[in-house]
Order: sequence, then structure tokens, then C-alpha cells
Amino acid sequence: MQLDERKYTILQAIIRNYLETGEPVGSRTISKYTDLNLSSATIRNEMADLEELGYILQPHTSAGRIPSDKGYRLYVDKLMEEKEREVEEMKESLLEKEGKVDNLLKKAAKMLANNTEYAAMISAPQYRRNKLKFIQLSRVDATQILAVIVVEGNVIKNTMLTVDEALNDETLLKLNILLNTHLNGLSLDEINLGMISAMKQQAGIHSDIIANVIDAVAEAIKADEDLEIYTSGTKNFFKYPELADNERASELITTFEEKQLLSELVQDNLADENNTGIQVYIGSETPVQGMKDCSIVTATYELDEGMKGTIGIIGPKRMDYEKVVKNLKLLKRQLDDLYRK
Amino acid sequence: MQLDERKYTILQAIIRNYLETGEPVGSRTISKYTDLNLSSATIRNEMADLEELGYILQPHTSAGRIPSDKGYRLYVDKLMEEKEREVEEMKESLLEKEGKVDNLLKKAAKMLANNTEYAAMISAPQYRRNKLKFIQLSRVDATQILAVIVVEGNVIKNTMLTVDEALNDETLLKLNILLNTHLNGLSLDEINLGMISAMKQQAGIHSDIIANVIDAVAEAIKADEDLEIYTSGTKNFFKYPELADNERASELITTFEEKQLLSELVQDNLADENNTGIQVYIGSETPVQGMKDCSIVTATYELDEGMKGTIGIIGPKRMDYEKVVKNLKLLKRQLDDLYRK
DNA sequence: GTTAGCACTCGATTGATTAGAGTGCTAACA
DNA sequence: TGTTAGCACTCTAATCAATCGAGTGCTAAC
Repeated sequence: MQLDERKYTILQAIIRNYLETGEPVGSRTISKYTDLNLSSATIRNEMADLEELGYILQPHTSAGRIPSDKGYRLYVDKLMEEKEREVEEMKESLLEKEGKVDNLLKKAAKMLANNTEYAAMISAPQYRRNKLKFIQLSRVDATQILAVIVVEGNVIKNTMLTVDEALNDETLLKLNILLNTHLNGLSLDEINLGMISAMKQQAGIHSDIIANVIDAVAEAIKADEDLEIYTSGTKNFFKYPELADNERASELITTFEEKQLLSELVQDNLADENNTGIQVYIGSETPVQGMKDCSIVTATYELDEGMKGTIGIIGPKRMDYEKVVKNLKLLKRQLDDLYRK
Repeated sequence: MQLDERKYTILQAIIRNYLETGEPVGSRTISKYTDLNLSSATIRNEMADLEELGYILQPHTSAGRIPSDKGYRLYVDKLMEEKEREVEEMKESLLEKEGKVDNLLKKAAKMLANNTEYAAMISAPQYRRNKLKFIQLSRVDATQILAVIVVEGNVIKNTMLTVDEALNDETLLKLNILLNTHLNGLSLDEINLGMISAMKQQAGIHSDIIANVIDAVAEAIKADEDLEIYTSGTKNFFKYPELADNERASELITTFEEKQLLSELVQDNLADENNTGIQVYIGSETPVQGMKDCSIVTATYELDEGMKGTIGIIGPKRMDYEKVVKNLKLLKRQLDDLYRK
């Protein structure tokens, strides 16, 4: 037995109906819902087959059917195929450029959550090929030196260093030149111990400052390890009874609050070089622990050359995939375009 | 009729018992619970009086009594009085100095939530008397200028400026001197239009850069308006049935996620100069909208001279005030001491 | 002033009944 | 041979009455 045209039509009708109502759907409903003009009895036979094939299941004997993960998967794959062909006309940009990127992303997350009525997350862009662009030491007061480190992509890090004895302007200038001539344009891998010891030697009695700056540089470049994640719409979990019982909600909310697990999801997503489009994880497919009852849909955006981040929607398995995918694509497009002309 | 010794003992017993069990407490329980050696009938009479006085109330006719907000208030006031006298011996510090303050605070919030089993929040320290300490413009590449602004308390802000034509080293040096001689040591109020126009005049053709820098300075100094708030233990709301129903939980979680309302609470707290100790808001006393069914306990810490922030616990009205106050005092002490010797 | 006793209230629990949605199967039909 | 009407059966959810029990308020006696 295999899935013929009619079975697929019925499956689709079941899923559509279940997405709308959240209730198990019975044979009579389908008999009227579709234009197949089949009696409920026939539908029942087909449904028994679909269940045997693993696409739908029954919560209990006398209930209607609900889609299984396998059923959703089929539905979504087909859906995505259609979407691929569709040339979307995007609405005008709803996002304004913000002074600070984090405010922009917070707004974006909120917008996403409001539009979809699911929980939304968005990771701050992570710069992959981090090269040093510029280092500047400045004297703030007698014993404090400010080190400013600018990394490719205009990510800026500051570190305050305390020195025992005051440095005069000339020494500071020398150190600045020393640092910049040696380090500019290099990535973390390219800064080796030989280079560092050469610099220390040239710095003479101020070699400890060099050491401190190098540490700060190392930290600045790899700083994206604990990447920032903005979330919104946690309360939307409560809109879906299958997620709203105390235990489940508690777990979901903790995951959303602590962000550690979301962070892993983002890391995985960004690590996958081929992943340029939309990813859908249904139920047990999820890479995030404790979200077996949810579906997760993600997209990767690129704010500026190499500044990649992930946006995602988390909701019940019976989410409106179509709407979610559309919203993600729209937001992705907006973010992609925002800082490029 | 007024509150005599015996009534107070009974009230206290009722509250203690209710805090433990979360169930309305009856006269028989109190009759055994206290060492007053009174029969349940006598207790009943006293309870009727306490109800008339407004300290306790009955959920329904045949139930026991629960404390009213007024009852809690009396209890807490008395409790705090006792605590005041008590010379607390603090446990050794559980917090390690962290490289970044925000990580420290995140950890602190988590610790607080775990220890108390309530929801915890902590606001990043807010610097009140913001004076400019140091400004530095540096050329990053041909058309980009990095402005670094250091404010008293070593809060650092960076802004990237784009210029039409490259600036040479000399010009940059001049601008740096111009900015620092005019602005260093001043607060926002002290930077007036006259000063700005004088600087612009001196800057000649580069007056637009001055304008941009001034904007950045203004932003840096007042940047603490959207103060950072770290939260933890949101899931703890679910441990208390009176907060765990969908609607209420939904509201609380949103408040915790959006942080806007918490921010107002913190602002109020810090604005109150006299407020050095512990603040307890019970039920309807709360300044945070939508938390009428909660109690909020806050404390103000001072990480470094003038760097004040607020820590807070939010839980059910029947929270273990004693434990909460103890934990807040402990954490406050730790934060207060961390960066001072 | 305290207490024993008792009638009363009211929420929570239990159990039985019913209604209704839906199924699977069989037999008849086109 | 595929489709359908019909029917017995299953299971959940809702309803209702009965009961239980914790707790109260009041009265009368100590």
C-alpha cells in the first residue's frame, strides 16, 4: 500500500483542519470539507490506511485523527516546494534602522512574536572571520589606560588596563604603533607566540602592557562564543493548551529564559554552511532538548558581510507553517537588506 | 477593640502556618499549633475579632482564614524590626569577581532565584552623576572615525562616525584636544549651546564632526535610561498555584520578559535617596502593574562609588519573607563589598 | 473569660448516568 | 470492485446528586 493522490488529499485536509481547530478530526468532517464527494465511510477506510502508513494517529479509540510527526513532515515538505516556486512580493520594510543593533533586533523579535502569535527568538549576528582592524591605547588618567580594539565588521571592544607607573605620550604612541603594525589585519589564528614575544621585546619595560592587550584582543575576537539571543512572546505558549500545562510551560519558559539551549541551536544552524534557507524541525526532530512537543522554524540572516544570525519561531506542532515561513522570509529579507544598499 | 498581645500571637501563628501550607488555616489547627493552651472555640472568637480588624479574611464561609494584605504588612513590619536588631553573621562570599559585570549579575540573579525558589531580578548598576572623563577620536580607515567616550565610573561608549574626506593626523589631534579641553569633567547639564557653538567655530570646516561627537556624548551620558535588567527563575511562578493559572502566569511572564515595568520599579527605587535598606511591597501595595497578587522585595546595592542597582524577588504574597530578606541582604552585602577592599 | 456542644455552610470528592462524537465492520449496492 | 448505509461499540466529557469533612458561629454551661 502506498500514498496515492486521494490519500494525500485526505491527509492534507486532515492536517489543514487540525491546524485550524486543534481538535482531532473525524471522517464526517473530511467528507464534507473536501470536494472529493466521498461518504464518511469511505473516508474512514482511507483514514485507517493513512494510520497504518504512519501519517496520522488516534489519541484514543473513539476520537478523530491527528497528524503524526511524519504527517506534518510530508505536509511541510510539499508546502516548502510550492513556496520555492512562488515569487513573493514583499511588503515595504517595517523595520527602521536603529542606532544600536540590539534595539533593532529586540524590536524585530517582538514584531515576529506579535505577527505570528508564537514565541520568537533572534540571535545577534556573529562575525565569523574576525580580523583585527585597529588598536588604540589612550591614557584616561595617571594609572589607567584604555585599550580600544576594533574588529572587522566594526565590532568594538574596550578594556581598561591599570598600570603601575604613568606612561608619557611618547611611550603610548610607540606602543600604539607597535601594536598596529604587528597585529592589524590578522585573525586570531595568525597571532602566534613568536610574534608576541618579538613585540614584548620591542616594548621593553612595558611588555606587561603588551601582554594585557593581547589578552584583550584574544577575548575580543572570540567574544562571540556567548552570543546574545533576544526572545519575545513567551506568553504565546499559553495560547496552545497542549503546551500550557504547568510542567511543559515551565520547561519551555526556562529554556527561553536561560537561552543556553537556544544558543546551541543557533550555533548548529550557523555552522551548517549550506543552510541558506528555512529550516523546519517538527516535534521529535528538534535539536533543542525539552521541545519535543513543539515545532521550530528557523532562518539565517546576514546583516552585513559575514555578520550572520538566526531568527526562529517556536510554537506547537500544529502551527500555521505557511504564515510562519512567510514571516520569517519577510524578516530575513528585511534584515539582509537593511545595512546594504 | 484593638490588637492585644494574644491576638497578635494568634495572627502570627495563622500567618506562619499559611506561609507553610498555602491552605486556609482553621481554629483547631491554631489551638494545637500555639502554646497558648486555648480551645478552638476561644481561638474562633479571637479570629472573628481579627477578621473584623481586617488582618485576616475568609475565602468562603466554611473555610479557615488567610492573612489579608494588612495582616502581612503587620507581620513583615514586626519581622523587619527584629531583623534590624539582629547582627547577622554572613556566610562567605559565594560570588566570584567576573571579567564582565553583566555575567556577574546574571549569575547573581540565578543564584538568588535558586536559593529562594522565587523569581529574581537584578538591574545593572546605574551611574547617577555622569561626568565626562575622556574623549578620543581615532581614524580607523580612510572615511571612518571611531569616537570613544569614557564617563566617570569607567563606563565606555563607542560610536563610529563616517566622514566625507579623510582627516590627517594633525587635524585629528587638534579635534581631540579641542574636545577634551572643553568637555572633560562636565556633566550633561553643564554642556550648553554656547560652548558647543564655540567649539564648532574653532573646529572650522570640521564642525560637523564636533556636532556628531556631541550627539554621541549626550547619548552616552543619558544611555542609562534603558537600563539593563537580568531576570531568573521565571518558572518558579508555577510553583505557587495562586499564580500559576494561565492568565496570571501569562501576565507575569510578559512583565518579566519585557522588563519595561520592572525598569520603572527600579527607577523609583533608585530615585528614592533615603531608601538604603530593604523594601517590601505586599499585594496591592505593589508599584508594578499586574502584580497585585504578588509580593515584591527589593534592596539597593552599590557596586562601586555611585554605581547603584536594585535586586529584587517577586513571589506569591505568602512568600517566606524571612528567607527572602536574608538572601537579599546577603547578596547586597556581597555586591557592596565586591569591588571595594 | 473559657469551653463543650451542636446545627449549619460550603467546597471538594465520588460515582452514576447520559450525550455525543467517532470508529470498525458487515452487508448491500452500482 | 469500489462505495456506501447502517449499526453496534468505544471512549470522553459533561452533568447531577450524594456524601464527606473541615470549619464556622452561636448558645449555654462551667
